[in-house]
Amino acid sequence: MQNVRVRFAPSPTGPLHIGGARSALFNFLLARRFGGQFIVRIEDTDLERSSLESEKNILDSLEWLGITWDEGIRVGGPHAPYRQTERLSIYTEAAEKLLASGQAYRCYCSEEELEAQRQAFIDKGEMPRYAGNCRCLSLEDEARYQAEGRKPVIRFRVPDEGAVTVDDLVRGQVSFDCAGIGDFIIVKSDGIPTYNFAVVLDDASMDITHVIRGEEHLSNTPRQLLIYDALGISRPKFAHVSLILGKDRTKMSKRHGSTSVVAYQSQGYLPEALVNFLVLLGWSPEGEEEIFTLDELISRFSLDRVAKNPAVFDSDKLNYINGVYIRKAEIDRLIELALPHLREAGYIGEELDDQQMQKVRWMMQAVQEKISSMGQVADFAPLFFGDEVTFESDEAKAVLAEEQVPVVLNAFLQKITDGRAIEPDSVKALLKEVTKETKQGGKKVFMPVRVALTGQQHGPDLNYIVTALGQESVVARVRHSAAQLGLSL
RNA sequence: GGCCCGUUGGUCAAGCGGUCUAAGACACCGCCCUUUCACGGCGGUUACAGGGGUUCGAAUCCCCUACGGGUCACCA
Repeated sequence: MQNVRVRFAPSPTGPLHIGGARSALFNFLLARRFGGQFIVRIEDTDLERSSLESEKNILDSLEWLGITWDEGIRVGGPHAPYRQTERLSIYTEAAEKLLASGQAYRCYCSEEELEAQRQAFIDKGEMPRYAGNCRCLSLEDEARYQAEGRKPVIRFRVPDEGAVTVDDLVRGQVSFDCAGIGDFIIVKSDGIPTYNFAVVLDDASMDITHVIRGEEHLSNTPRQLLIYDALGISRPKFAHVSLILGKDRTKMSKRHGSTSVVAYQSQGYLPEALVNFLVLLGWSPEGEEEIFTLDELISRFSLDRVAKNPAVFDSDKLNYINGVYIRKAEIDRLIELALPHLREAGYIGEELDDQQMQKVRWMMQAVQEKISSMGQVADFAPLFFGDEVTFESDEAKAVLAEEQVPVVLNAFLQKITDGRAIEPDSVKALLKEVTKETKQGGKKVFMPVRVALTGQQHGPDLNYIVTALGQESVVARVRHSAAQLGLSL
């Protein structure tokens, strides 16, 4: 493949959306795969809604995901500036060119007039579109309007006949009839270009070779193509990726749960897991393996394995993939990620002493293989913090009513307080001694101890629970359980 | 509503006219492993939207219908 230059060009009107993240990812992967450049540019021509705060959020999220760029905002590059509002002269110049050649014209219609026209079309049962009032204004007309103080917009003159064909890398050839495209605005009355105009100029001036973006842009593409042709600029290649849908098969929105990358970040998803999950939405690898690091994805990614049909966001699978990465993760990293969740749930404070830190470490080792997102650590926390036990069911209580229980628990209590070091291995040995001395089968020992300690019949490895709890809490918990059930030890 | 895109199991998806009595993954169910659960291993249930063509042969090509989505802004 020739040199590849791709870009991600978000508008900073909100946090980075899951769909945007996938578009960025696809662009990034293609660039890396073919040794090209990935550019990040900011499309902030919507003055009302754009904010620096959103811009920062988007950029931070990209970095968090591990998606890095070669040129653009924050890093600079040969085509700076990378914020559209800082590139206004480029658009003005091109608009003048189009005006001069008659391929664009000034339109003085007010928003109210436009709205009235729209309504008129609707009333007549016709499709609303621009009526073309200002298509052939005389110099006198223009002068008169200007005298009235009207601020014109600039519209692109769309040919009355003919068709525009988009040659799409994922969809093939898609044709649009010019008749269905009204003369659209390329420069707003405040002199700011519209999206359809600015993208073209920026993609052209930044030598973008492939435009990979969401399918919602497909029907905009003919307009952009018209501009490329009018300006005599060569077209890049296009690839429109289908949308990500919510569970009910409509466009993913708030009501389907979290849609922003930061939301997943704060819920305790790992960036590599989110990347892995996202890439599988719309792209499929060649073999049967589905778990890939970014580097592995780079060596495998290709546009011809991108699917045409929309994909439903399946959080079950995200959780599964996140679980895979959690199990692979270093324990220290997991601890760092768990801390905020434990703080938020009130189990720990801002500062941790060594003992608390060690406790969290044991706890994380115990739950690492049981959780699929860091948010779940808080669910397990009651097993590790505090000296009280709540029974999950009558069935659990019944376990402690068995006849061997007093003997078992006494033996356990006696050994745990005999001064030995408490760590997973020694606890394991200790429990074994208890089974031996009380001549009980394993289950008769492990179950009561587990229930007395946690109130539950299932849970993380007992050796780690005992270690994390420490001698004092272990004793306190066993006594608390016994007291609740009237057991005398 | 016009235009555009799409439709393989509950979900993601492979499949590019014969090797499809249709791969793999998630979820679900069962068994094994484990003196719990989870992890892991093994096995199982479940799909070519419907109807017409084209062809010796169609999940794969064409048309229609249905359904879903996108887009028709001085938003991107």
